[in-house]
Amino acid sequence: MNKCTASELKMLGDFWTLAIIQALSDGQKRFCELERAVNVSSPTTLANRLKKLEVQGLILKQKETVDKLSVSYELSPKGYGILPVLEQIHVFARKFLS
Amino acid sequence: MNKCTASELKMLGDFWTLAIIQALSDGQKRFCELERAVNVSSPTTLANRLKKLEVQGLILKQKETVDKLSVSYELSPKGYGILPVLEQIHVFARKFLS
DNA sequence: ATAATTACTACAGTATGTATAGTACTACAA
DNA sequence: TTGTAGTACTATACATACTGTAGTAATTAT
Repeated sequence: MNKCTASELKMLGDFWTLAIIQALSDGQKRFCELERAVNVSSPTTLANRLKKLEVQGLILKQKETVDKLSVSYELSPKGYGILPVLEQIHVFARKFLS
Repeated sequence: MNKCTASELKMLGDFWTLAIIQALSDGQKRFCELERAVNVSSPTTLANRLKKLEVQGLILKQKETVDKLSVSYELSPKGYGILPVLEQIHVFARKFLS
């Protein structure tokens, strides 16, 4: 089997990364929408993780011009690339965790 | 897209879980072999994680009768089920992280 | 004008992970 | 049989990350 490096596993093997990417899989969301979708325990964690994901290039942050208050987050092409991983996790879950 | 639950993501979205499962993908290993293979920062973490993986039913612990000192860890069928997830992570890494 | 919503930040407390050291046992050699 | 090395951990202190609550500044709705 081809092995993944530690840094690859650290990027993908991370609950918050997967949860946020999954929440954004059906389109862009705002901060408070993500809070509800991911059922986050504190906004601190969500804010930190969104920053990290942006730096990693997995999500894009957009201040909208129409509604000045609104900040939206959406998947980058790289972020979309993680969806097959989530799909495989779902396959595993259906097979072994149901 | 079919969504994964939080507990499913918590089980699979975990660096140590993925790293240990990957290390065991080519056969059983002993504690000290895993320490080297996973390049673990402390034996405390490895010991804790092996216990957790055993409880989750992802790995099997075996005290060998021949060599009394040796304790081996190997993947359970459920543990093998995670390999396709690792495969997808590798696909992602090759596409977006190279 | 007031209340509600949004997108956060601050802070204290808790949980988890890291690093180093040490223990108990076995194996093998001198 | 004494010493040396390896195995499989545990103990402990410290650092980092997460949690929960509260609060702020800027809109937007009533």
